Amino acid sequence: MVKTPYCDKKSGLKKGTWTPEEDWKLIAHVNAHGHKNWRQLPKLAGLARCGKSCRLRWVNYLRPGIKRGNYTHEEEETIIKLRTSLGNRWSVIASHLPGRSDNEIKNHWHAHLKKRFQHDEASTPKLHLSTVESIQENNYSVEVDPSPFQNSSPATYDASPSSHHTSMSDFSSMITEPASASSDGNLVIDGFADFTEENTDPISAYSWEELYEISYFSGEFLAPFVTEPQSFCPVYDVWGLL
DNA sequence: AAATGTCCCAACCGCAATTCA
DNA sequence: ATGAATTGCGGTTGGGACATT
Repeated sequence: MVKTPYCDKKSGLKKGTWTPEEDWKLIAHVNAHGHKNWRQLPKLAGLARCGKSCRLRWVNYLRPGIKRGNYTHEEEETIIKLRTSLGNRWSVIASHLPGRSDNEIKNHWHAHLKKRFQHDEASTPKLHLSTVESIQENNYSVEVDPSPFQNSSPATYDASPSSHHTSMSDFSSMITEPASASSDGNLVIDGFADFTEENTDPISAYSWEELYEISYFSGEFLAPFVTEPQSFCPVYDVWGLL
């Protein structure tokens, strides 16, 4: 069977990091029309991206309720347990961690948890997995039992975010550019024209609450879709905790 | 201060599964 | 029933940020 490529490499579509303008276009379109057809979406939304790229961006970073960084101990233990039980079925694992995407969990596993898991395995000849073993393939309801890992010494559990760019506390310092304070105290971005290749700070660098206050969000651009921040801000709840 | 190495995240790619006509 | 179109998944990689020399 010959398939039409989901992403046509010869079409000259943009690749690489998403700009705030692209994010906003995608959010506005999905909020207004949903995402019934990812293939058609970029065209309808005015994005020079392939549908696959749009879907990935939405699922991993822009959809409502998504959480970023700062994994709790419980979340990490759940990932380790489920991965031991299910293997690299990241989408299934992600389904047990509300707000986490499979991609982010996969990255977190390779960056942090794999080492810790290997260390635990080395220090504990036979991992106690009674809870995990009780998980049935057709019933992913999981009761998280932290007991098998409670013996992990604090020294082996690295709860501190090792990467600055995903640390929530750091985002507040990242909003200084390109946003700036206007005379009335609101954050202002001069215009989409400013979001060039040289100025591609991802939208995740901003607080959604702050973005809502940016003139574009309260103006005509998203006015038809936005009534209050919580109605569409993907990580609003997280930012609200700051 | 500059060069080099390492880490880690965002995004891409290929392919399998599913849906649709 | 068939094949095209679309979606979803997991592996992989490019490149920026940070650490080390």
